[in-house]
Amino acid sequence: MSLKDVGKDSKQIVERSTRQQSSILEALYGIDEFKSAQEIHALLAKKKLKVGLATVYRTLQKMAEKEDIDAIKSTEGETLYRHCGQNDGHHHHLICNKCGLTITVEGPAIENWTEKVAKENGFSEVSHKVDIFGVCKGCRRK
Amino acid sequence: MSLKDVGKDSKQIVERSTRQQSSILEALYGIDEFKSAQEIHALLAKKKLKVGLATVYRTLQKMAEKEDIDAIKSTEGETLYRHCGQNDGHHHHLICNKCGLTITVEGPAIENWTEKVAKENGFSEVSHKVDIFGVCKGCRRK
DNA sequence: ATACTATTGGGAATGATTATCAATAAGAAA
DNA sequence: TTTCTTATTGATAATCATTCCCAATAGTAT
Repeated sequence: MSLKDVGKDSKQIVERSTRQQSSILEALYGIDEFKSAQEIHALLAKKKLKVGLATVYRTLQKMAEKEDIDAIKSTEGETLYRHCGQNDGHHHHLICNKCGLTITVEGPAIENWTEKVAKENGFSEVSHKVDIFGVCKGCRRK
Repeated sequence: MSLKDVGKDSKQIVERSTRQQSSILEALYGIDEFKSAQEIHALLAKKKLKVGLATVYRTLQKMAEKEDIDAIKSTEGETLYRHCGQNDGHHHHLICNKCGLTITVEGPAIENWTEKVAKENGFSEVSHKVDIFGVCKGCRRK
C-alpha cells in the first residue's frame, strides 16, 4: 500500500474555502431579513459577483445544516435563509408578513411545553417548529 | 333591467355539491394521518373513484380555507391534509416522522405566549405555527 | 325542460429545487 | 513552484408539486 493509497483510505474531512462561499455568507450578513436562494443570487449578481444559482442553493443548504444560518419555509413554500445572530441556542422568529422584518425571540416556556407534551404521548427524538407571523408596527401605519 | 340582469347583479353565493367533493371528504375521514393531495388522489383511484388531480388540489385547498380540515407543510415542502376532529378551536399537532401518526394537542400556554411576544414587539394580525415532530412509541420499538 | 354558470378534468405551464457532469481551482505533496 | 488529487463550481437538463387554461360537464333555480 503506497502513501497515495493511504491518503485515499483515510476519510478526508477537507473543506475548501472559495470566493463563492464567502460572497454568499457576506451577502447574508448584509441583511436582516429572510431571503430565498433566488433572491440571494440576484443580490450577488447586482454586485457583479458571479456565482452560479446551483452553488447558491448548495451553499445555503450546507450552511443551514451546520447551523451557521437559519432556515425557514415561507407560507408559499419557499425556503428562506437568514444569518443567525446568536449561534448559541435554539430560538424562534417573529416575522412581518409585509416587509420581512424578523425579530429573534427565545421561549423557554415553549421548549418546556413541547418536551412535556411529547413525553406524555410517548414520543422521542422530538423537534419543533414555532414561528409567529404578523404585521409589524411600521407596516401597520401605512 | 330584466329579471335576468337582476340575477346577475345580486352576488350569488352558490355552492354546488358534487360527487367529487364528497368522495374527497369521505376519503379523508377514512384515515387519521396527514396525506398529500397526490396521495388522496391515488387513494381515490384505487377505489375506482375517478377524480381529477386538479380537482383534488382545488377541493382540499378550499376545505382547508374554510377550516373544515387541517393543513400543514411537511419538512419536504409538501402540503398535507387531515380531517379535523374538533372544529371548535385552534390546536396543534404531534406528528410521528416514521408512521405519520398524528395526535392533536391544545396549548393555551402557547397561545398566551405568542400573543405576549407579538404585543411586546408591536406586531398585530398575528398567527402562528406550532408543530412537534418526533418518533412515536410504536415506531421506537422497531 | 331550459338556462345559467359553478365545477370538473386533462394536459400544458410554472417555479422552486435537484441532478448531471465536464471544467475549474483549493490544498497537499514533492 | 509545480504537480496531483479531488472538492467545488456552473450551465443546463431533469424533477416534482402545484397552478393555469379552457372546453366539456353537471348542479340548481325558474
